[in-house]
Amino acid sequence: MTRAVKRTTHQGIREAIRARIISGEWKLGERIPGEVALAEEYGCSRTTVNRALQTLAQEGMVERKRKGGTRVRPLPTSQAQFRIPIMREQVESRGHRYSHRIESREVRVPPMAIRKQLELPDNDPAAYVESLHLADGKPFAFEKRWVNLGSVPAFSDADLSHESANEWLVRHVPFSRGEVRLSASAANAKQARLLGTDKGAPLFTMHRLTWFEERTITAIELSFAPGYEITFGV
Amino acid sequence: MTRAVKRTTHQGIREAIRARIISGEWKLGERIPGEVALAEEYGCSRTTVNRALQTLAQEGMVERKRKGGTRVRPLPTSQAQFRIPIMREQVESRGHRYSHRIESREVRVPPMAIRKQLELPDNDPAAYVESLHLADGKPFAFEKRWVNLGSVPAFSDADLSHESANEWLVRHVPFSRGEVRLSASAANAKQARLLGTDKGAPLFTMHRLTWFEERTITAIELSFAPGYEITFGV
DNA sequence: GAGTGGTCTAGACCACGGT
DNA sequence: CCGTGGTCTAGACCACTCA
Repeated sequence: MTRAVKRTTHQGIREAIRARIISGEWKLGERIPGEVALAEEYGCSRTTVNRALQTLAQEGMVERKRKGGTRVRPLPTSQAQFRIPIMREQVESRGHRYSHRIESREVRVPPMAIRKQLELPDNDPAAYVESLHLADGKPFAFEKRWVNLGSVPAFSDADLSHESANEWLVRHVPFSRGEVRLSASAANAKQARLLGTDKGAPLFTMHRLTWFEERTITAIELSFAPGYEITFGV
Repeated sequence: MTRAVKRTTHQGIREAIRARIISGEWKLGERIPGEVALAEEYGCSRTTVNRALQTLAQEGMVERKRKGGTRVRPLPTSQAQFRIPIMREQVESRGHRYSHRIESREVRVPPMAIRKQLELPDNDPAAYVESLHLADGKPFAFEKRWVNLGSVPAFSDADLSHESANEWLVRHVPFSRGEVRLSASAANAKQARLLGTDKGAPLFTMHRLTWFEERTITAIELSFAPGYEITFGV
């Protein structure tokens, strides 16, 4: 049984207002009463109403403008929190045993596209790691990773036998920001062999590029074994 | 030039604390000073510090527990706001002209998997629409949609000549929640023909299932033409 | 110019959860 | 138990933006 939320908490008021919007009492694009009016109606302080409305605005249910008041969004925008998948967590949360295996590791000059992404001076080498993420020993995802040694020189000596390249980097460069691209691509020969599928099979693919304070850190391509899905609520 | 944020606003304090975490002053998993201490340090009220920390918690940078205090997240969780793509917006924001075309429309009993998703009583028919989303007249995405007529009977008479099924539904059932799955799949013959690619080509695919107040509304499969990517910052 | 949201404050009480 | 975060309040001033 769900515990009812008190009427005069910011959560209670938020849900009450949400219900009134959903019920159609205030229609799409329509202006709803001001904070002062709502505070009086609900018998609470304006601060509390403000918090409720700010949350609804963040969720995309209403739009707020000074002087313009608060309006129901004309076209509701669905949005969701998307958590970047961490391999180990992902596998273990499904009740499987996680492991990973380095397929190859070297230092060399990356192809043009990667040099550009990593903003590498020409002919500067970078670390390259190919690895396989496994669930209960079965291939789960294939990872190609380039690491900018200009930004993270210590990566050359990283011991990747017990933690993945990602885990090592997270410990050494914890707060990086990044850009993510999701796409579908056809398995090449190597991917097909390592992921146990056929050449040309459709693979869900994620590219990531991360920075720490204006310096590029690493560029990753993750190809997931067939059947992989990302799921989230909206 | 970016306007500096005042030191005693919740934004300013949030960024100050973020900087101290990034700088390594407080390490991963470490407990940071309490709200009262920070309020004193920054010369503001506890309320303001509270708001700054709540925001950082929401972003996933810190974890907060009563009595336990506030800690830097042991493993930083990257997360992003992901906006559900609206076809028209998506196409028009790239400077193309959006159009769409109904390929087929009928009412019939859906296959088992869809009946289950839509929680349809056996043998109840549903509306089925196949349509193509175009950018500058070129195929962009192929949509297969089932609509639960038990929940939205008016859909039978919907005029889809000027708006897409999605746009019609958004106007009539604006505040639905949903579940999204992203995957990669191989183009079948029809998809290949309509999207102008080859059979077996990898297609980025999005499945959506939406509800309004415990009633299922619609189940959608969107297959994007090759080359399509979703991009977002983290 | 004036109305509306954005934010800060100081104080208060509550609820959770480690010790 | 009792320290910490969670929240509410009443009042105040500010900043944007519409008319």
